[in-house]
Amino acid sequence: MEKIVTIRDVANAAGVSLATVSRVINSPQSVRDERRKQVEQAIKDLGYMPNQAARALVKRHTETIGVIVNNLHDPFFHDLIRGFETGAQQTSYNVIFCSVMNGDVAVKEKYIQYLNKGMVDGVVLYGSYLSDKELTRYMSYENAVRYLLIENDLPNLECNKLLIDNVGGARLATQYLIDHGHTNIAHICGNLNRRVMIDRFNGFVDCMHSNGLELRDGSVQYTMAEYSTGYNSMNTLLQQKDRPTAVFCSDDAIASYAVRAALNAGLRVPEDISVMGFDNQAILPEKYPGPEITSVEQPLFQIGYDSIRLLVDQLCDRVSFPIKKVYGTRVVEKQSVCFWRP
Amino acid sequence: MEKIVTIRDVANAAGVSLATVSRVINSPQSVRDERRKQVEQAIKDLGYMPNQAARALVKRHTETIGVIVNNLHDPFFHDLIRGFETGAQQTSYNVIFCSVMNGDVAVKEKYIQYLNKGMVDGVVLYGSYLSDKELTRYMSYENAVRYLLIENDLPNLECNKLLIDNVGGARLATQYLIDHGHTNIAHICGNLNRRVMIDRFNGFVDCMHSNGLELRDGSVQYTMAEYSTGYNSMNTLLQQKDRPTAVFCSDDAIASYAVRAALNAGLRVPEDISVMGFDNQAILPEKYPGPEITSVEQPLFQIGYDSIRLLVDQLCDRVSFPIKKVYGTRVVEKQSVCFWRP
DNA sequence: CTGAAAGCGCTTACAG
DNA sequence: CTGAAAGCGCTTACAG
Repeated sequence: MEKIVTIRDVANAAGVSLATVSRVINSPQSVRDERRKQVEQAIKDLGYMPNQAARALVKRHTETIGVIVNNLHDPFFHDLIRGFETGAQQTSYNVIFCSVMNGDVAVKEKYIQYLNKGMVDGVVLYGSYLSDKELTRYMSYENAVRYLLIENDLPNLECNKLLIDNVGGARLATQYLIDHGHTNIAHICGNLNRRVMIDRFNGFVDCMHSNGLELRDGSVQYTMAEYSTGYNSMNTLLQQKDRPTAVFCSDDAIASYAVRAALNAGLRVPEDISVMGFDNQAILPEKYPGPEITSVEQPLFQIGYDSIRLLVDQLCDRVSFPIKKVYGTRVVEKQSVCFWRP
Repeated sequence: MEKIVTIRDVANAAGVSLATVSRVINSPQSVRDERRKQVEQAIKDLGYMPNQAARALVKRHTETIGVIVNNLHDPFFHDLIRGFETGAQQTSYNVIFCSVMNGDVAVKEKYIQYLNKGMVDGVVLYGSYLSDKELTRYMSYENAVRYLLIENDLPNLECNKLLIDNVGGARLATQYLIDHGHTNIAHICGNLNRRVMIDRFNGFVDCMHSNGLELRDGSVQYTMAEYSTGYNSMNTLLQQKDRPTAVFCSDDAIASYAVRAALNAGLRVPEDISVMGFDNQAILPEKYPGPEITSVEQPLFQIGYDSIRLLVDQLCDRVSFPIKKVYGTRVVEKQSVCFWRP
């Protein structure tokens, strides 16, 4: 009952050879009109569709790109995904998305293995988890499939990379706080196993120092995997004798929890304490009750869009060397930071 | 330079036949220990990974499920996608997502064709666009790949379907308004080419009638593709002589625009006019400025989760007939509806 | 312009 | 337990 119609059935129905059927599908102009029409009719009558697996096997490419992302449902990805989709819309390549819940390396590897052999011609991988280092053996230019890494600058890896200037962005944020009269500034740093977090930390420190500001004891707090621990970090900061007047957080999700903590401690944000984030994320976790968070924006839409375009260009051989591109950031002023008036 | 290592290379390196290599991959216990280890070593040394396309071609299945959705970036899908991901996490099947921007039928068909032949064993398709009817020829039980439709009850199609009770949900919403003392209730209805919208309309009318309430002239307004036209629909309602005291909207996105219109007209929501939505969508478009919208919740997470599980069950032959399941809804009380006091 | 044939990389009865 | 061989459905030189 599961009748699978193959190219052979079409050939028989149309009274031609397999080769001819294949030609009307792949280069119609090379088949004489009359025969072509016969074959097209047979294809329609039988509802024939070429088997992708067989095709991929002989053609050595599939005209599809895979995108791997940590949690597809994470609102953080909203603009990035819109970028991927828009890029996809403008090529004839198929784009398929794979979601790796919580970034589990084993699952990520499973998907890479799945995609890497015969399923796609290229993959874009988002994220800068340290654990991704395990996966670099798939990504070399020796491999038949082209990789493009977003937000991940693994050293010694010759691979396409789209990065944002996290150090610069963190400097921008810190300078913004300093320009608003703050000198006692703390930092809540995210998961130390993600390169971005380290970079933002460095940008913060760097900017403080170049402004001649010293970091006080305990003025850098760490959260690990869970951004909601930003809540505890903020509480720790608030209990300090000389509590900071401003806090720069690694990302908006952490910042949103820092604000909650301040609010719950009876402080006003930003009047009593300013909080700054990073990412300019449109959607914050769990009904965020505070003021809109002043943040640093990264061009996620553009990055998503470019990643598909660049990969397609490479696959079409219009570009044959690895690309590395660093995107700038900018401060987006909202309501969580104000001038410090002692 | 693009050395592709095949099963043959492994066989040579290990000094065994192709068949033996294949066996250590597919049924290791059937190969004697010593040989198995040789082969495993060779696989590791050469970094061999089986080609999925070749494998799919002979095995006739790929252990993967495709999910097709209209706009992956749409916050509406947040919970649904979380459900898919969670379901995926619990099976060994690969799950890949395809996004069809704006639901373009041609693109949707392209993806279905792509998936349908050789790429996946099953596909779940979300959405109740009338235009999807074109695609039913792929979905019959005669086809080798199993389909599961969410929110789409195409008649005469024997296919797995997961539906929500839109009629019942709309009745619930309308009754909720009536229970709050409203009698002059209007309805703003969404895109008439989506079945859900028609169903919600019917639930509204039905509930009004069974409460002995007559629909007034012009009390049903229509928006088409763009939910932002809910803004105009609301304005039309407000200009009526005997303007409604409550408005039930087909979905929250529309409701959010209706609220904007009321607010801009100088009315208070809900004191001057109550607005009710549908979907209980966590994230509203474009910085929604109004009160939280009282709505009807559908169990999207559960539906996403169940869809993957059910499809996997079918593919494992644990279930061999089409499934149809209807999910209930419930009213979620928020701030956009209050008692009517003339 | 068209067909016969080889081959893509794998799996799986079939013998042994 | 192991190998030789056929075959999955397609594409593409190679002849004609």
